[in-house]
Amino acid sequence: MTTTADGVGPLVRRWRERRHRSQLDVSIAADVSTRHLSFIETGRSTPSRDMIERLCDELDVPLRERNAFHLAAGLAPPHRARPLADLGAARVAIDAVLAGHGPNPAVAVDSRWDLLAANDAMWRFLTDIPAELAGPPLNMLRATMHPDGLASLLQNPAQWRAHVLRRVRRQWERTDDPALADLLAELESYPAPPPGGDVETTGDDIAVPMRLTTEFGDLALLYTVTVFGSPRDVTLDEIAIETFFPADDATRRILVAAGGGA
Amino acid sequence: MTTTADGVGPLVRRWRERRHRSQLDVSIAADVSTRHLSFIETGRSTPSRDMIERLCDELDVPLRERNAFHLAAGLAPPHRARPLADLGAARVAIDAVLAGHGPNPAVAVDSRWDLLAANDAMWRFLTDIPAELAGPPLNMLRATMHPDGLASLLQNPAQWRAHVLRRVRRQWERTDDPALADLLAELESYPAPPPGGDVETTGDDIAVPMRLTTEFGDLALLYTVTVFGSPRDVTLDEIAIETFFPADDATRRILVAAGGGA
DNA sequence: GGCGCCGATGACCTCGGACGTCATTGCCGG
DNA sequence: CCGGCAATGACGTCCGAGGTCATCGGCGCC
Repeated sequence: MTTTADGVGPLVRRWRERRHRSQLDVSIAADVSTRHLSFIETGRSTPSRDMIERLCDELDVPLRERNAFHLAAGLAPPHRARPLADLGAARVAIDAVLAGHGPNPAVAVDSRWDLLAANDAMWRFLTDIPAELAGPPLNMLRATMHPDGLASLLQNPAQWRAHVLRRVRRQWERTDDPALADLLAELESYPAPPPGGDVETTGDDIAVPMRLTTEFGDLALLYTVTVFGSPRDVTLDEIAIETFFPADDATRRILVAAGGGA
Repeated sequence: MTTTADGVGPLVRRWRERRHRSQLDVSIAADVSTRHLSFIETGRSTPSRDMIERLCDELDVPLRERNAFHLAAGLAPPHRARPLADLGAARVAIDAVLAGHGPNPAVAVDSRWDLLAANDAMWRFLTDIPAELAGPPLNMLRATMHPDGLASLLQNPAQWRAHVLRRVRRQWERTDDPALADLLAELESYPAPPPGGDVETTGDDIAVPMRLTTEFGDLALLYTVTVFGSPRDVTLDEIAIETFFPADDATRRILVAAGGGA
């Protein structure tokens, strides 16, 4: 049901046996009845948080491993204070990653899509942004959706708009951030593009096509947003990396050429 | 963590008010006493799993948000085990993103670091993996840490090992996945490299240096793991993208050359 | 001011589950 | 056959989720 296959019982048993202790022994030391210990190990009873800690103390279970006990017992892990990497230290890494994205444009944004950093390739696009949109902070969504921004260069504005609005709305629902409510209202107030045939519905919001007319030529890009971390274990949950990948070889060549010329 | 610091009460209240419902209204619909709803919202009482689900149902809380409710109530998040296989819809997007990573090697892995997809640049490295490590599934961590795998080519094996073990351990603590426990034990059983002076402690695990001796020359890479989604809103939480960025121009040139030659 | 709606709260009840005590049973190695 | 060990049945305690009924104070509205 809620947790992994076997519950907390086998976990307790494993550690007890690893310590070569009998149920009687442990139960006396941890001030538990042998019966209850037996029930816990066989899964007929689920230990409370307090009981888990007492048993783990007695069995010398290292702190890091205790999370598994709580999870297996259906309880939220208590040692949850994992310090998020602080922005200062991450700054170097982020710049390196942005630079590493090579000739592909990439930016780092915060949870409101305000720009934190961008690589050279991206700056080539951003210099065209009119001053009133350039911030700081420069808001990536405003920059791409405002009529004076990149919106006029978009060949699939309807799709872009739909995707951006959906994304902001979800973020707002989740964070309840009033700043996002304002941003959402503002973005919605922009003139909606005619719902042209540009809606290549991809369904998933993982990679969104972005076709752009630029001084370098027409670009077919793929826009993605990612955050640092493994599945279910986000390391830095305040910064996202937005990357524009080339979707075809022509675009790739253009980006490489533009990058080489800089 | 993604939830707010205060308990589940404010969460319930926020969603109820967002839906413009009164306590009386919701309590009738969810078959709860108004008193108890009030207690829950003010934090004087903690809702059970069942109660959380009933309230979330009534308030139309999207599935992905409900984990926050459980966590805030001190309960382990219910593993809504999504079948890994059905990444079909995302498959196209993932392949496109991997290809877009250009001459930089990149792979998609699941939460156990089993390989799901890789781009051409990555395959050039993976073809050297001996058959017994090549799976399927090909486990990226095993492939890089096994003595017969890439480990022998690493110039900073100690740092790599430390990082990988830390990462797996954290993932395991978080998911309590027995497969990860096995993987962890296996990886730890590999001979530890001498703790040479290769430990460029970066502290954060955002971007890890990886220096590699290959047939193409010595590579200075930067290894990062990301998942799709905005800050605090991970869209695909079972798949991670691992990318190896060039950390210097020499490496960049080598990768471009190797990519062009293919 | 009065009237409703809404939310908070006190008194009191039920019920299920964590956990206790006592006693019994069955397994296994010496 | 015996002693250590684990499982379990019967029965009790305690606590917290959650219910019912009633009350009260704040607030918008006629």
